[in-house]
Amino acid sequence: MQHTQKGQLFTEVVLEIFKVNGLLATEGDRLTTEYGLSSARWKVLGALEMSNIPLTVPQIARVMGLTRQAVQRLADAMEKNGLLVYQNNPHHKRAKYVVLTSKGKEIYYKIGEKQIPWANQNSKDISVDDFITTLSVLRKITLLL
Amino acid sequence: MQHTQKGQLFTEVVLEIFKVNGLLATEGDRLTTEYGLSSARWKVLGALEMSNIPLTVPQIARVMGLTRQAVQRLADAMEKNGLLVYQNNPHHKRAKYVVLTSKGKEIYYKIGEKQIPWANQNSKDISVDDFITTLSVLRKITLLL
DNA sequence: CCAATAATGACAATATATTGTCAAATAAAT
DNA sequence: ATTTATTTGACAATATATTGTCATTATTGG
Repeated sequence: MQHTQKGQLFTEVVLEIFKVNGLLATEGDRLTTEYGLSSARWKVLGALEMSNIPLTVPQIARVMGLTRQAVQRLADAMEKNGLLVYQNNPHHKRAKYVVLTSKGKEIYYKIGEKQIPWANQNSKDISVDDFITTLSVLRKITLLL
Repeated sequence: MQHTQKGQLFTEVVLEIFKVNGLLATEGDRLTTEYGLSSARWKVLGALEMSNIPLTVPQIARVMGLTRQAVQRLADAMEKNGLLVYQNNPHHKRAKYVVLTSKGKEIYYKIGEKQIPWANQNSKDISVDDFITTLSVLRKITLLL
């Protein structure tokens, strides 16, 4: 069996995603290490900060594309560091709400002060249309998996 | 400081890459587990199979966007499994060539028999142009990092 | 309501990947 | 040529993430 043209392009996109993921994680570590964080933990902060409603560990995992166990481990570590707390969830005895502390919010804000200029700078040579197309393709792929 | 429009889109693309990376790795594990492999080890096979010239461990790492230590670990494990061998490199006493064995090639071929129809199927609802745009954006991001 | 199914937290084992260090080999600079 | 810087392999420590299992809680179907 042979790749179709689109199958070939899909595969190339997949390989490039693998590659850029590693490079971005390293860059994220670099942006966050000053505050004792990492890419992984920073993404948890982001998921909580972005959400309008309080989230449980499995809900964060679904947003991030990780397993609930991976997020549980990160969240437990971040609770120890005082970045978040578990709050009673009236709708569920076991699945507590994960809530940012003021320390968690403050650190997320400070990382933003480094991440925002980084993102603004790195996006300069790519057009809005190309970003929108890329986002749409990545989201279509997400839905397939 | 605020995100520019493109900075905001860039950040959304980055988050979607993180998410789809995890989902794709899981899918890659599913495709390869039948042959005792994983996404990570399959990618090493692919890097070797795709290259015209023999590669060393650090060269594979650069292609994959990983550290040389990560690839060294994978390659050592795969050597034990008989998927590849280290060959003397006349140009370098320490950095040996990593070469696929016939077993390694055979398994790569068999995984292709599952991956190719999977890629062909999953790429159906995305246009060639959109794939090309996405690939170009991902490669531009790679070059920034 | 009740039985079957799914989701969740806790825990453990394993795989993946980065960071750091050191000595040896290579490449670059002068 | 000789010094200097970089690359590489080996090894260890740590962080990240998946898979698997079990008991408990929630949800769904009847």
